[in-house]
Amino acid sequence: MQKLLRMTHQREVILDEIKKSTTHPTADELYERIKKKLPRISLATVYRNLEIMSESGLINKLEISGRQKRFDWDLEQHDHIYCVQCHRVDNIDLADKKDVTLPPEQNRGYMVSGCRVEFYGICPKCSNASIKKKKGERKKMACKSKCGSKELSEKQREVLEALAKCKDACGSKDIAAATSLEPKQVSCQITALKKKGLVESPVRCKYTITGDGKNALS
Amino acid sequence: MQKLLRMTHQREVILDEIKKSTTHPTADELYERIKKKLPRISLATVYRNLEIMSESGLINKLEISGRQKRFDWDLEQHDHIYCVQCHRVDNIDLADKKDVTLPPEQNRGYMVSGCRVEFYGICPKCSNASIKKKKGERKKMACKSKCGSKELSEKQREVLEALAKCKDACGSKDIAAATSLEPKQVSCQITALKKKGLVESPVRCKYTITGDGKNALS
DNA sequence: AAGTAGTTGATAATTATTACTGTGTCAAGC
DNA sequence: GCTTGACACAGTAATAATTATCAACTACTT
Ligand SMILES: [Mn+2]
Ligand SMILES: [Mn+2]
Ligand SMILES: [Zn+2]
Ligand SMILES: [Zn+2]
Repeated sequence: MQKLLRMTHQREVILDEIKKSTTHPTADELYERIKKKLPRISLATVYRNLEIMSESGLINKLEISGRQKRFDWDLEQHDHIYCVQCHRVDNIDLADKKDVTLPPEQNRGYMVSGCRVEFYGICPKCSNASIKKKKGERKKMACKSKCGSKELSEKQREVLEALAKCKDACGSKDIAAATSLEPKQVSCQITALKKKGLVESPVRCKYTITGDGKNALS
Repeated sequence: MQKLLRMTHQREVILDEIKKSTTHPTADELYERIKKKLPRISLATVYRNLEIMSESGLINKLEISGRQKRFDWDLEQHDHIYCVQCHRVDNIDLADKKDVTLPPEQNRGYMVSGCRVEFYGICPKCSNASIKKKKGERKKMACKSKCGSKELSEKQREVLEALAKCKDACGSKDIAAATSLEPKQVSCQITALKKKGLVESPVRCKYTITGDGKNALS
């Protein structure tokens, strides 16, 4: 009744791609890279195998801040630092990690099985970027105004222009990267543009500009 | 143009409920408790205000393992331990926390703004429970077999019986707690039961047994 | 060769959270 | 007292990441 794993070609490629990476990739980052080698692979296969491989100890699934799980080929005990802005994750080596132990009177009756240390801050790339981005001193309330009006808001135009430059459908993350907007704002703008018929969504979470959209820009 | 916060009744009740709690509740745990005082409050209001209040420093939003965000009224710097089985979170006090500093040559160019220490393990409640639960030594692969067949699988019967005992609609978490099954498996069983017409879902994510369901049990 | 258990791609479903919409409340300013 | 405008609300739709289901396929074991 023992469940034995087969090393399928898909699994091999996935494992290979993780081992090659230095960035603690997410499932969909891996999917994007793997698609180039196996164009017919399904995102579900990537998720499925990441789960299976981390359960059987071939790779490590990280518990880390942020919504998405990240994966690590390095099975040695080590800790991480992550960027609160772009969610990038890097390795760190804590010399005095063994000092971080829980005094027994503090353990609340838990059977302690481990400890994670996570530093956070702004990565070099983001701290450079933020210097030229600080114009405007944006109020936090994102995307309330103009969402319903007929004409394009500044942000909507920005998103639409970025979309016009893409050859194929792209996700809100790609657009966020191409503009100075945050993903949250981007998807909100896209919704508004979709309603106006200026963009459309060929598949879930991917968007393209429509003919009307191109006209609206000119 | 300064955004000023109003202390509405809803906000007061939410804040009150957090301050009363010792368990680092999630948004929907709070919602469930608050509904008893304000039956007409919307889940969106709870989320909105938790976000607003944590942004303005009235409460703390925790970055912690697990899918759901948790909230803490305690604004003092402290760390947490969490149960990998039931996701309970408790406070801990680390005597030598200040020793955990990142050597400057290790910071990878980050502007470090903080550090989180998180212990994990099995909480007392779960380690007691697991003693009597170990019969069967369950293989992990959850819910492959029997999902489509006409008769009830052992797990389906278990879930259905738990549902029969509930007066009102309840979520998969409640059922997981009442049975020896994991939430993942529960929701899978429920889907199968729904397909057979033995349970129904009056609202999203809440389930009740149907007449047919009761008959199937006897 | 046949049977069986593992695997895949496609797609639907789930979960936690956030956005939108129309309506409501309230404190100035007239 | 009436208007205005910002903040809030309930209800609901939409989003994003992940997980489940299913029919077809593939590799092993006998
Ligand atoms: Mn690492
Ligand atoms: Mn705490
Ligand atoms: Zn960064
Ligand atoms: Zn527990």
